[in-house]
Amino acid sequence: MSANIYWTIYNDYAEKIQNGDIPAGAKIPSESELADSYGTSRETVRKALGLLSQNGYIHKVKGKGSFVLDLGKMKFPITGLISFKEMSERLGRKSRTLVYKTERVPASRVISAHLDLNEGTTVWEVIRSREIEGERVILDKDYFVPERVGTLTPEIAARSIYDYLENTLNLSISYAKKEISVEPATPEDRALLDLNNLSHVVVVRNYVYLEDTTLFQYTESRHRLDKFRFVDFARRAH
Amino acid sequence: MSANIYWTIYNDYAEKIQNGDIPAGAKIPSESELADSYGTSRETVRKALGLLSQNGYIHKVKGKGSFVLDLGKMKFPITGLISFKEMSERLGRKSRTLVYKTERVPASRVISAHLDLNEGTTVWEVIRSREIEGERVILDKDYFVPERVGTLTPEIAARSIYDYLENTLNLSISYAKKEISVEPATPEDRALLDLNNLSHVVVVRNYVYLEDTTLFQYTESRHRLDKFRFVDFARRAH
DNA sequence: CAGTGGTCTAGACCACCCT
DNA sequence: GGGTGGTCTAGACCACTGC
Repeated sequence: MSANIYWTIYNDYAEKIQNGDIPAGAKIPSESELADSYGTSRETVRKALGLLSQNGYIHKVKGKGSFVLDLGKMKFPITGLISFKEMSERLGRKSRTLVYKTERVPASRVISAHLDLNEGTTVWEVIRSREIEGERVILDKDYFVPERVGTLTPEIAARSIYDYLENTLNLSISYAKKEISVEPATPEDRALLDLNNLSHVVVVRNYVYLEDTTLFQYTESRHRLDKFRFVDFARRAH
Repeated sequence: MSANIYWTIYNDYAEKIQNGDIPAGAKIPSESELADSYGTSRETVRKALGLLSQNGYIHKVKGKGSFVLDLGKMKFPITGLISFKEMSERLGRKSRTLVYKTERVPASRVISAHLDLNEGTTVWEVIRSREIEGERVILDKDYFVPERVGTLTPEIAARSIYDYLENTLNLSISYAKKEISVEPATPEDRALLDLNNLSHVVVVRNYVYLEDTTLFQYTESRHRLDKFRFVDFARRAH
């Protein structure tokens, strides 16, 4: 996005690796070579390579060089704050969003606790299900602090709320906490999802914070058991 | 671990935050102040603060400063390559490990595929269940490439295999990929876990790589649905 | 305006690897 | 010994927030 040099280098190589232009196991140019070829300093190159390493694109070995990993392919993310729309587009699957509710409602005890508000405070409630290849397999229940989001409409909810928040309202999402657990299906789950008699659902609770560290969204994503998948890449602490 | 300056700063503040010595919302000293007080340069301080930020301890705001987040408490990890033993100790729960099997066996078709070996190659198979507060809720099935691990014994398996690998064999684990899904319980799950009639288990497949990028361990961690929990902290891409 | 974090530079020394 | 990545320095300029 920015005109940062390290960001340019990062994207150049992330793309080359994802496209397979540089095969898994291959060595990328040394830090000094990259510094020369991009006309920058080694520390700046190192910033880019650090990002590539963190995100599972490369692996750096002292004394030898940096090598391409073969994990770049299935970067299947619930990880990393990616939206349903981005995800289904990336996978090229036929998908559809069904909007059940887009309303301002008083927060229930549970919801107000999740959003750290007083019970009864007005919040936006958006309830949608996600249909993939003809089956409703995800139920998304979103709650927003109303001062931040202005007015939501079913049309916005059907497209991408994140698009609207980031590009129209210029809110900048900063970080989020996710909790994954498995819980018994509720009557609502049975009504709005095609559960096929499965007794439980995977629940992903997502707390989204803005740049000023205020919590402004709580989302409960309820997945049919057999359609849930989560991939995580982790480097050893040190 | 190392005598690195940035590592020292990171640990100092990670500890202060975890202990509550610096409360959530408080501002930590500016980068220049930290550089002075640690007798180092600003870039080195920035490296430490970058780590604190990534791990959810602080949040940096341009023009204002760095502020403590309140997520440091329940850093409940399957995230980050932490072992069962470390985890249960951290939580102070009564737990026990039951070792069912510690043997060299020819790899099945499935296992050889996971470890990228030829079918029938000899691998170490370790099967253990984890009992927490009297119930067996996790079934761990580990497979190791034998050239790397030498000899495993039930005694080692009962303590911590990672301890043995890292401190005795001096293998250095580098990175890992995890996949989480939910699958029907197998007869083995029913035999070795206290499933309470639950029909499915959460399966965490873990692929562990060494510094030289070779895959050397595949682990299948099978959790009872109601005892599974996963927490993830993520910063927005940019 | 002074103070903050974000980016970048042009060096330096070290530890490690390979030949 | 020459090449590599890991750490660190002492500056610089910018963009942003606050007063």
